[in-house]
Amino acid sequence: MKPTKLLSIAEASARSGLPPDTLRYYDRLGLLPHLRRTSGRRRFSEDDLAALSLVVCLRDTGMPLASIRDFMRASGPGTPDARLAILRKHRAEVSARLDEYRRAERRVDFKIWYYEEAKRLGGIARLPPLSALLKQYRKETGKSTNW
Amino acid sequence: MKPTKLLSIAEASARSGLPPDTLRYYDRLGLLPHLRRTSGRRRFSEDDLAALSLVVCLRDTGMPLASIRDFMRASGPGTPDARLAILRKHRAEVSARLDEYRRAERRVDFKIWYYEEAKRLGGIARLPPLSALLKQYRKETGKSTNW
DNA sequence: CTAGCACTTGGAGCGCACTCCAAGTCAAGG
DNA sequence: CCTTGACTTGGAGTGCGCTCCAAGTGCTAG
Repeated sequence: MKPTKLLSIAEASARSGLPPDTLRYYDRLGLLPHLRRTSGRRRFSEDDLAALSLVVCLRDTGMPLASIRDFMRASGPGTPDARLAILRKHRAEVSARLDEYRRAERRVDFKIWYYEEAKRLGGIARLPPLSALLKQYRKETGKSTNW
Repeated sequence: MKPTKLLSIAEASARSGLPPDTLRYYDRLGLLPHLRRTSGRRRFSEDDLAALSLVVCLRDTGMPLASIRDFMRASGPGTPDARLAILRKHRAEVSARLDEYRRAERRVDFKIWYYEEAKRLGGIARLPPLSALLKQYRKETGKSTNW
């Protein structure tokens, strides 16, 4: 098998887009349990970069670093049950947040339309009451909103 | 016109689900510019509760409190341009985050399937190489992933 | 061998969004 | 009038995720 080139922290930083300090921080927290060292220096393998990319994916979808640590540590040749449990829970949370975001998106869309309508009429004061606006919005745009 | 009942901070907390300290904090930051007081005590109108609900909507979709403050302050009978600009920018950010979340959802779905497959085969070590797994995943589930 | 540079560590500091506290004020019930 | 309790303020403290720093170590080119 290929000896798999190992990268310095600066190279890993360039490849991952994360600052070196953040990589060190993640290592300290235990987010990269398989990271190697040669005479004290961290050496990143391709597997480490793949793990890092998963860390970023979980982080950017709102998983706390402590939970990511638990997930990354629950590896090895043992049963994948621990990882499955964490992932299923996270999946549910991501779905919930997606729903919330979609609702917010609709609300923001209505608000934008609301202020555009105010501009057309020459001032917020000239807008009809909210109930009429909601009706008009639904009719004009075909969209619903949850005001 | 109706005198519109005004609520104490405890009542506003119950109605909004936000702790009183958070309401005071938001008021300090200027997120509720129209909030009244009688002899020092905050009095929340229905309009204030509606404003609060918008604050929560923006907050929960990732807008910093300082930007929410700018938005809530840019009110009055003047032009709605400032509010429109902030909303359009926020809308774009929410859309971007939605896309990112959807991608993460797909990736997590694949990871879940991956560990389920590992369980079926009796260990991660027995899994075929990633390229074969991706093919099989697409075939079995009809889903794509961005691994 | 030496200079320079990338790297190491432990720990301090920061920005955000709360969260809690002590000391004081006000209004309503008895 | 007095007590009780909900409210006020300014300020300190917390948790998270970085971000920066000083002091020290070790590869590498000259």
